[in-house]
Amino acid sequence: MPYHSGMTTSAAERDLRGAAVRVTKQRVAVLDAVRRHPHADADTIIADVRGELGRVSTQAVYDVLHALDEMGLVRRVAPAGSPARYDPRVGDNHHHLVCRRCGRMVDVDCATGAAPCLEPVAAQGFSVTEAEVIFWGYCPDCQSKGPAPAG
Amino acid sequence: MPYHSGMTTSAAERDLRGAAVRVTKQRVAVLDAVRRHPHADADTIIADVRGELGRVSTQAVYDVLHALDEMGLVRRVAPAGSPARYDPRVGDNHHHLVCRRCGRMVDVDCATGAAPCLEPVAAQGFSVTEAEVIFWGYCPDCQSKGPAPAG
DNA sequence: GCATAAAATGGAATTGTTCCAGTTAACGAA
DNA sequence: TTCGTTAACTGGAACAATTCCATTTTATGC
Ligand SMILES: [Mn+2]
Ligand SMILES: [Mn+2]
Ligand SMILES: [Zn+2]
Ligand SMILES: [Zn+2]
Repeated sequence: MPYHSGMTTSAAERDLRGAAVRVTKQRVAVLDAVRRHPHADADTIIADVRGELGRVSTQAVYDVLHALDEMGLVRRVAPAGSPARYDPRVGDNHHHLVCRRCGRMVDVDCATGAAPCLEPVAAQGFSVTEAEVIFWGYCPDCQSKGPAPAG
Repeated sequence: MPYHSGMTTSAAERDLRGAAVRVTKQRVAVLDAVRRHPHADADTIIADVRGELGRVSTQAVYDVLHALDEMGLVRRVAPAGSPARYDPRVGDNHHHLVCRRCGRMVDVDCATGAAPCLEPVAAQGFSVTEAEVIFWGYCPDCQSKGPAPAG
């Protein structure tokens, strides 16, 4: 049975068709999950997708996340000390603010807009395509609590 | 036999004593290795230290690297998709240029000097302590070769 | 409806790192 | 200089996140 057997066409599904790739229920569910949980890690996405579809392999979710990243529908962000996060906001070149205590990640707009938004002082012969900026600090909730990592 | 049994006092040893921690041959060797191989990963450091001392446990090297990081004698840098690198250049807040193909990492001076060297456009209540900037691109050697990852 | 290639599955394997319980050794005190 | 304390090291197992692989399923074009 092909995926599209009658139900309404979702935004995720339209975006996948727009990318000219096969539309599977796993892909639709993963893309929806990323959009529902911005900056979530793979475990969160897997749990959400299983809640939606029932049995789905871990590998399928990883494959889909990679595919979506490559087709530009999600953006993989990997802050130090954390599993990769998946960001539904694509097409601009915004940056991130990450809490050292709880790991919360929020968007920070880029002042310049286009990548790379910064020029290295001396590029040493490198051709630079991107400036990845992560601001580290403490989120509002964690400023009151001690600086210990989240349990 | 205590570590310091007659040989000349190295810079690494002096720096460790300055940090008021026990001076062990493993710590001296790891700090020397990081200084000899800037931005090397743990495997490289482990190999170098074993060449220097003979049998040393993997765990000891990881422990030492953490300790050195905490005491501010080395800086741990973790670019996406690569094991952590260890940087002997500390005390300033420089940034890095990383090659997408071969992983080479070189220093980029920070224009402003002090951390955080950038202000997020809107901090959303976060207290920001650091702006980590990684410039991604292709190193001089890799610009000629194809964009495939190093094998 | 059928063929085909792309995608999903299940399970094992890898990588980088950490945990743990027991042993060793650095160093301050005697 | 020896001794006791405790930090540091060892070996080995465990772990988390991710990837590899062979097989099966399924979306899509004809
Ligand atoms: Mn984002
Ligand atoms: Mn550096
Ligand atoms: Zn927080
Ligand atoms: Zn390169």
